[in-house]
Amino acid sequence: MYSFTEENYLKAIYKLSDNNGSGVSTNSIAENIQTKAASVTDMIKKLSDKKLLKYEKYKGVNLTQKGKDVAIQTIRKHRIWEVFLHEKLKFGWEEVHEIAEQLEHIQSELLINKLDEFLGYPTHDPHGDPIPGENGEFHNNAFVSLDTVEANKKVILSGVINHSVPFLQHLKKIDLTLGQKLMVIEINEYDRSLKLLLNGKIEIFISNEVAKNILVK
Amino acid sequence: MYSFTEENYLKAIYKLSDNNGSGVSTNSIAENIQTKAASVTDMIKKLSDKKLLKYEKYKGVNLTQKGKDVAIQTIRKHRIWEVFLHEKLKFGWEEVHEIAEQLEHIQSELLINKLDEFLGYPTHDPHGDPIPGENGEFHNNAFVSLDTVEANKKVILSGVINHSVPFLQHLKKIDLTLGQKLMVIEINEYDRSLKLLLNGKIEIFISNEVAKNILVK
DNA sequence: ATATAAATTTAGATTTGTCTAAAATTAATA
DNA sequence: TATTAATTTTAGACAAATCTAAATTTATAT
Repeated sequence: MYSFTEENYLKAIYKLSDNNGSGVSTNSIAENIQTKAASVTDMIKKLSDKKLLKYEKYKGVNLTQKGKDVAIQTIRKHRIWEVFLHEKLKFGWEEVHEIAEQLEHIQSELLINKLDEFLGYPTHDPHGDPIPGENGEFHNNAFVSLDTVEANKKVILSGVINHSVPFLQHLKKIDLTLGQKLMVIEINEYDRSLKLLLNGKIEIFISNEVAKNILVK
Repeated sequence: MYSFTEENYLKAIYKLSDNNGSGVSTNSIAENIQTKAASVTDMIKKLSDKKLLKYEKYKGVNLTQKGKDVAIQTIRKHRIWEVFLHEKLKFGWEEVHEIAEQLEHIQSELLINKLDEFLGYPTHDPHGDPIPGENGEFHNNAFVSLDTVEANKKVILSGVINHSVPFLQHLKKIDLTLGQKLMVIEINEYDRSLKLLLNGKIEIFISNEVAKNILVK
């Protein structure tokens, strides 16, 4: 239906949309998608012709409902594939994104729905991001970042804000993976670094920078 | 490494190679790949430049070892994905080919090897075609077509020659699927149609045309 | 408010893969 | 063998997606 490239543009624009009314800028799309502004302008015109977004020269773009639908379905496919790669094929959470970038473009409604069923209808991907339903509905997370959690409260690591490979590798190395039970047992006033207790057993220290990028519930 | 299209050409040429020395013709490739002869000539030149095949004007083409390797790896990926779709996602054997045509182009050695492991290193796809190993080795089948089997000999349905969707649907409808135990209990001299016994219980009739396209061991 | 900077768009070119129509080559046939 | 038929290749064009460089518009700053 839509090309590989079109889907990537729509996904990028969807993610860059703050819903604050203002259009997504050409440059931000170019940066996100690793291409040049001139290429973005060309593609925007094409997507506008196809009624996937609204475009006013020099004013940026906004997805139409149709455009949002395509973006959300692509995100759904991406995240379901990530679950498969992680749960079934035992890829690390830092490895799944790249492969899912390819798999998300496989065209078959039936395939993704059968895969979803096979995986037991997962609600979140290996980074804690919610998986939209077949009709595009997002059940929102209500996770909080670890740096806002008070001391001595038991929480579960439920997601990350920073999705970069080095960050994910780091967390994995210090046993901070999705589902990990933990408690903040000390907050250093000076730099807001934290001492954590994992599984009620092991103590580790993390910087505020790391804590800010961890989501818990 | 190689594009979607390049892989499809190499796969087509590989399948059209009879190993009788003569080159694969432009027209046969065009027909196989659903394109025009002129397009084939263009692509052939490109693949020749990349040392994936040997090309002499008006004489057809032959894959180099490098070209064969790419073709075989693509076939390997295709067939492993077919097993996944059939075994894990419960797609019918008539449905798996089309989706595997897309999945076979996903680029990741690790992915296919992990998928292979996840599936328990299958040796055949859902149509009974052998799955080449990681190093491209083919263990050959030694299946025979059902129309050559003598009466009262127990055999197992192990593959098909005709891979068309209608044929596969027909077989499925009359309970002839991979692994089915059967015995030829009557061969009609007139039209060489057969009476079969399935699982030692049910009797069915099939035409010689159908029997010729079924492989057993 | 005007000059400069930043962002965006246009114009023209390129790459990949495709096509049609015409030319060239090979094969088939009388 | 000469002629027709079939196959294959070339030439030129096209669509998708990209790029560079130049032109235009919007934003920023003195």
